[in-house]
Amino acid sequence: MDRLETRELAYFVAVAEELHFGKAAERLGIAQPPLSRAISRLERRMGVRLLERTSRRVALTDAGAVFLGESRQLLDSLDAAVRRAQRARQPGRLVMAVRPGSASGLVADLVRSAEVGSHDVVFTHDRPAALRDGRADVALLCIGTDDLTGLRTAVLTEEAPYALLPRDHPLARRTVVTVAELAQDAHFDPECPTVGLDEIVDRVVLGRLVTVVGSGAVERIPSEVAAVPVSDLLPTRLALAWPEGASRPAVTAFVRSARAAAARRALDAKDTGAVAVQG
Amino acid sequence: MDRLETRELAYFVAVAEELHFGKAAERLGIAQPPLSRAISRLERRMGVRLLERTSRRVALTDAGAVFLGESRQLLDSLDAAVRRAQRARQPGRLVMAVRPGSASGLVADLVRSAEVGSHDVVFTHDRPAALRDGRADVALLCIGTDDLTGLRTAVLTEEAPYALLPRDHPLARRTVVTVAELAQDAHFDPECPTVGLDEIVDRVVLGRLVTVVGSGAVERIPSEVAAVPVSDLLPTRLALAWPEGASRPAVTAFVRSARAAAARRALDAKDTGAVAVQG
DNA sequence: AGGGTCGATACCCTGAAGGTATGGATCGTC
DNA sequence: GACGATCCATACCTTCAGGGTATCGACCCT
Repeated sequence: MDRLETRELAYFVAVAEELHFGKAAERLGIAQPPLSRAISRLERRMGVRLLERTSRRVALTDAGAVFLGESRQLLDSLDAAVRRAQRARQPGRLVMAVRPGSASGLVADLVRSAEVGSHDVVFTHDRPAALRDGRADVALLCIGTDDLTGLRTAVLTEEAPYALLPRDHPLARRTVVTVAELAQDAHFDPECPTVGLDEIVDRVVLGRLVTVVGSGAVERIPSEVAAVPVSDLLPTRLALAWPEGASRPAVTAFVRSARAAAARRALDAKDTGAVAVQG
Repeated sequence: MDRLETRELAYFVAVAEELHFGKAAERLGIAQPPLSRAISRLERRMGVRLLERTSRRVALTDAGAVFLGESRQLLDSLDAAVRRAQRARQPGRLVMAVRPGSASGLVADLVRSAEVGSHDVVFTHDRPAALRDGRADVALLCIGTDDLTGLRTAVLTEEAPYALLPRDHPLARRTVVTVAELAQDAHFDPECPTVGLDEIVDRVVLGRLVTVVGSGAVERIPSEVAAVPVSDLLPTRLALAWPEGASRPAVTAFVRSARAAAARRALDAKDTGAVAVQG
């Protein structure tokens, strides 16, 4: 059995998603008969029935469901591979993905301290995806909220959790709150939201949201929003992440220097007390 | 830019490994000119120079080195995807990879307790690879010694470390030893070896090896070999592992029942004291 | 029964992939 | 420094896999 071609994977994904040969063919920009043949040949070569089809119904078999997931992942990985190779043209240049609004002093420190060539920082909400699709080489993300599958991480720092509340909220003048107290509010959403900080702030100001952010974000909120330490939440662990099997020396060099920079920052913070948990 | 085909990846890998178009073409079973053209077209479509070539020398560019790693991984993943789909034909049937000689009561318990359909157990030394290439659905491996990249794990049990020594070894009659004491022996090899237990035993009997194994293996060694608890090593953590993104319900069901079985085992052991660390 | 829908089959055709011959650059050697 | 050897690139030809059109056959719904 010779090797499957990516075209065949793309064809199968289209049919598996549409569950309709005609629609899938249209989506692929080809006619229906060649698509039928391609799928048949694919099944024959794999030795597995992927789709159960009558003239009225197309359905995935168990094997087909598995292969659909695998195929999607493979096609994504292929695109990622190309992007990574394209960006590796400048071997020293790294791209770091950061959530908009989270570019605190930490990010500046990382960029400043890196010994490797030049850097770019892309701001995007879906940082794990940016790593997986090859748009970025490293990313700053939260352990526990972000999806870490396929990524390696190095914890850089911990951020104390702060509740964001409207100025006139009953809990706004407290020195410390608990999750249970916050949960009283109908607008409480404990998930580290995937939207930008600016949008979070807007929604809090309007009384539409009560949520928790890391201490790094506190210095960036306007006076209309109160930030109150949360006593019974574990600190958010901020980590530098990069794809497994990253073969670029610049990545490992950057990780090393980032660890050192984070350690220095932690020392400074202890000395001055500026970023202490108690605020 | 339309999508790269796996054939192009395979061609590139061949050239990148041989660093010689003629040799690579021979390996691929095609003539040299089509290979040259395929690589050129690949580079043109990607917009990146992958190989630096003169009539005397072929070398990888930085981008090429990155793309080589990515391509290898993609081709492996493709083969794995096909195998996984093929085996998913029997959705209930699971294949578990176990190291030869480590099929202690734990494995039997796992297989017995599983609620899902039928199971197979394959015995192989390279269990992580068996998971990655799709030969197995789950595997039993050691955290700390096996490579866990791309795998999810659930720790099932901890095994106390025992030193294996020839019967007539100076330390053989001790009730407990330390790593420092073992290290005196020129044949001491602390790495959890990747060979089978039978080979380990053979080498220990011949006085060619002193090593450490988990308590599960102790009941399987002959009387010519002494097993002495090691006091200053952390217990080996045995974990069930499976590939990230496994989309088969049978896998998650098996993991759940395995966790339960391991918990029951731990309780039994505590009651009877049979597998206690003190032996 | 008849029309509509949809996947499979039959048959044809185009173009991409592969083969052969050869060019052109570079290195080693006498 | 001319010559041969080596090796990648180019030119040109050939083949067949992949795609198109027409149509069949199965199935559902009035």
